[in-house]
Amino acid sequence: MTESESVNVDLEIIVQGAQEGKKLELRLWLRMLSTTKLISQEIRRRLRNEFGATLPQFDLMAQLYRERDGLRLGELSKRTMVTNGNVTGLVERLETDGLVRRATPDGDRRVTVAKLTERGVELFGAMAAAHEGWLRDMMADVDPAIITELWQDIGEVKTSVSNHLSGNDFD
Amino acid sequence: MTESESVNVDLEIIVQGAQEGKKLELRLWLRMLSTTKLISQEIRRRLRNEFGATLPQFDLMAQLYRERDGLRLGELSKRTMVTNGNVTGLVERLETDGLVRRATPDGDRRVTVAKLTERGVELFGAMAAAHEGWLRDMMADVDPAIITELWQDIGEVKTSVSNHLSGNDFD
DNA sequence: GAGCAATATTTGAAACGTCAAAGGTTTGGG
DNA sequence: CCCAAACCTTTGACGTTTCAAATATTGCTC
Repeated sequence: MTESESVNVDLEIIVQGAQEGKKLELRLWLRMLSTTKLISQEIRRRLRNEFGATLPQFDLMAQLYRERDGLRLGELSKRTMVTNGNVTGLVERLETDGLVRRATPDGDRRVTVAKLTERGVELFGAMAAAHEGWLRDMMADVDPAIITELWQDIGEVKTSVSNHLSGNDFD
Repeated sequence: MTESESVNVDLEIIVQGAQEGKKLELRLWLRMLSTTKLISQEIRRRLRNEFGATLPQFDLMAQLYRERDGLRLGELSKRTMVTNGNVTGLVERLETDGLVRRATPDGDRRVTVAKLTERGVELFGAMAAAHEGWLRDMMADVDPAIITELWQDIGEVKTSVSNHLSGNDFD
C-alpha cells in the first residue's frame, strides 16, 4: 500500500514538525528534569556505595555543616525544601546513626534544634569533598564559560518561577 | 614558612574571586537542583488539586500517550527513569483507577504490556494541555532566546554526564 | 489569669523511590 | 529433549515524600 505509506510519512513529518513546535518551555523543562534525575541517581548511587548515606541525608547535613551551632527543624525544612514531617524522620534516622544530636532549648520548649555530632562533621567533610569531585568529573566535557552562563540563566528561570507560584508565595 | 603562606593566600584570593569560594560545577548543580525542585513542587500541587493525579503518574501516562499500542513495563521503566519495582506499583494504582489496562501477550508470557484506557487518554489530554500552560506561566519572565539557549547548553551537560557515569553507561 | 490564636513539631496514611532476591518464562547448547 | 543461562516482572525491606490532623508550647488579649 504505497498510498497509506506515503500518508504515514506525511503524518510523521507533521508530527515531527509539531513536536519541534513543542513549546519551548515544555521542552526545556523535560530536559532539565531528565538531566537532574540523571545526576541525582549517580550521586545517590555513589553516596550509598561509598558512604552508606542517602542524598536527602547529605543535603540535610550540608545545612548543619554550615551552621555549626545547629538549626531548628523548621529552618531545616525551609532550607532543604523538604516538609516538616519529613525532616522529623530524617533527623531521627541520622540521630540513631550518631551523626546528629537533637536538643530542646530552655527558652522555648516547642523548638527542637538539630546539630551535627563530631562524627557527623567528620563524615560530612569527607562526603562533601567526594561529592564535589563527582560533579567536576560528570561535567568535565562542558566549557567552564557555559557552566557559568547556565548558572546565571537558570537563576533567571528560578526568579521567574518564584514570581508565578500559585500557592504560598516567596519567603 | 612565610613563603608558602603567601602562596596560600594568593590561591585563596584567586579561588574566591573566580567562583565565590565554590566550584563552578557544584554551584550550577545546586541551582539546577533547587530550581527543579521548585518547579516540580508547583506542578505536583496543581496536578493534585486540579486532576487528583501525581507527577509520576503523569510521567508514566505521557509515555503511554505517545505509544498508543502500549509499552512493556521494562520499557516504561527505562523511559521514565524509574526502577522496575516501582513501575509495577504505579501501573497497579493506575489500573485500579481505570486509566491503564494491563495485558500479557500470547507470544511471550513473561511480558506485561500497559496501555491507556479511553478514560486515560482523555484525562491525559486535559492534563497535558494544562501542564504546558503552567510551564509557560512559570517561565513567562524569561526571554525565549534564553530558554532555547538553556535547552541546548543543558543538553551538553547531559551528554557529558552520560559519558562519565560510574555504573552502567549509555542506553 | 483564662482562654484563644499563633507557632513548632510529630504522627499517620498513602504514594514514590531504590535495591536485591525470588518467581515465572523462553531460549539455546549439548 | 533438558537444563542452564537469560529475560521480565513481582515482592519485600527500607527510606523518602507529601498532606492533613493531632499535639504541645508560647504569647496575647480581654
